[in-house]
Amino acid sequence: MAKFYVTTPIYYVNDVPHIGHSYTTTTADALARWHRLVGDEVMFLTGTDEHGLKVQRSAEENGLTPQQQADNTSKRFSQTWTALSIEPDQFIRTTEPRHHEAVGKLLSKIKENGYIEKGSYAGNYCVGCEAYYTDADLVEGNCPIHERPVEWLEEDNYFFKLSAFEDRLREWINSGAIRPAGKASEALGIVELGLDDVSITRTSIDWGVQVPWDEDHVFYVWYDALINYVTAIGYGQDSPEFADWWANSHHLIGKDILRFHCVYWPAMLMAAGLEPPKHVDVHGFLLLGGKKLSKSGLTQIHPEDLIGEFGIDGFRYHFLRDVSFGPDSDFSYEQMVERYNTDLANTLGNLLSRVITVVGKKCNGVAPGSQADSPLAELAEKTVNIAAEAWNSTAPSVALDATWHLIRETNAYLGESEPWKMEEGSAEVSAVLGTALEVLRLAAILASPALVNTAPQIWQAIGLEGSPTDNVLDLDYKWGQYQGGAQLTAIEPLFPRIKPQA
RNA sequence: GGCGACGUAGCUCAGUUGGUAAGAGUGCUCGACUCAUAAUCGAGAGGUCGUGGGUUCAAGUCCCACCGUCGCUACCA
Repeated sequence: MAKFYVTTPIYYVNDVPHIGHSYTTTTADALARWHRLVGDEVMFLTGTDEHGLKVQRSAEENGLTPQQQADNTSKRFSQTWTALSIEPDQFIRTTEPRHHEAVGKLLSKIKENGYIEKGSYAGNYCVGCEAYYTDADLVEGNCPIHERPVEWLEEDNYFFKLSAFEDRLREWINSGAIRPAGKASEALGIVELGLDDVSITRTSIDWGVQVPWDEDHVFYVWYDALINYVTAIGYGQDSPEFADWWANSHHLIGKDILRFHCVYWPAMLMAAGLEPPKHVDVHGFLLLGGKKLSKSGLTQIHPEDLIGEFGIDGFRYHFLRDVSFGPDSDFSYEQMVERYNTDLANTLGNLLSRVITVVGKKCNGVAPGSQADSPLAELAEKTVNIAAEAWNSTAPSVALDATWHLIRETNAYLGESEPWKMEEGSAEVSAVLGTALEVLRLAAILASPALVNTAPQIWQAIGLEGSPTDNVLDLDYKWGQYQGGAQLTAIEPLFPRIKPQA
């Protein structure tokens, strides 16, 4: 049994969940479900990033402690994931004691290995960004992001010797760990420009993980946050499973944090004597009318607003099917409606309805089993192969597209065969309907990572026990496993068509 | 300025290492059907593959230039 460890970024608790977070997390959840479906042992991790000056300050503004501030927002994330049927195996919080312990151990290890040294840093500091800026970065003396004045800060810092890892990073990047390839070349570009050592601690704040060898310092929030990925699987706890999970690690990230995940993080791991991640899968931004959805932007769309209209599965299906993993993608309400009506209502939902009705009229309601020979057998077997390959390369849209191609072909097959015109109880009518039912059975399985709630409903509507995920999917799928014999009864439309709001 | 990405039917996008007469879905037009969620099926219209050069027997697919959009440019979640 193979292991599969998939992570999302941990989300900063100053930000409430929006569809950008949901996209990444839904994709990770679907990947986790696919791997479970094919029999892998899966660990799916998400969580929240809770340290840093911004949390400290907004807590003060709200009259809360930083921990209370973090608790409140962290809860909103976990509630949102529950609302979307996202089921992580772990929800990690960087304020957990086990994380502080892991951070201390990993960075101490790096220090022992000679890659952390003391230095000092002074510069223009923007509180909003929690970052230093050079004079050239400033716009009229203000932070270029927040357009507010910066503060001059000078502090003793510990520095990570990032510069020592240029060659090894180049080698790792060239090994194909970063996908898609275009993002790997972006990471390579960063390395090729030359890497300076980076400051990884702060003395100016105390809301963070304390540096074990110098209690005046806390780690800069990024260097604490990244370590969550190894905390969760037992780094520093002598966990016998740590090495196995880590050897199969897959980070899903947005392109905005590529530098940290594709350069700094692997270098930190190397410095600590660990392997870099097996894969980093980088996706683009969701755009709204061609503009970037940013947390400081006004265009915040919350998942809760959409699931009321599209349902959990409608929401998940849209993001998994319509967004090609990698490039930027335009989000629009109209497209979401169109996708829902076309694929879910017209193609899949309607196929289920018409098949059940014809079984009722021509087979006395008793479902015929699928037969060995069917014009759709070859396509169905090919579809499983395409889907498997697509999920393996983190391309949910390709997997679902292939699955829906099969469903569309089944609608066309019914149109040609016209079973409703055939003689009741005849061999022909059984053959045609048996084919359609086998496709529905298979489609329920293949769509289950996206349609987590409706796939089991399809399964039961065609008279099967349990749910499509009860058994491991054999990737060497052979046509003709639908048994038949069940009494089918009409159901309410699975995906009622949506009339777009004006 | 430097580096990089992208620009394929109205829309959203596929197009492996260059090679059968450019694809899919959707939308549109026409027709069919009426088992079905005003659904379904068929046919059709629709593209100088950003522009201009070049390499090649052959380029959407490689090279150069240009135009347009966007990202990164050293600690920007």
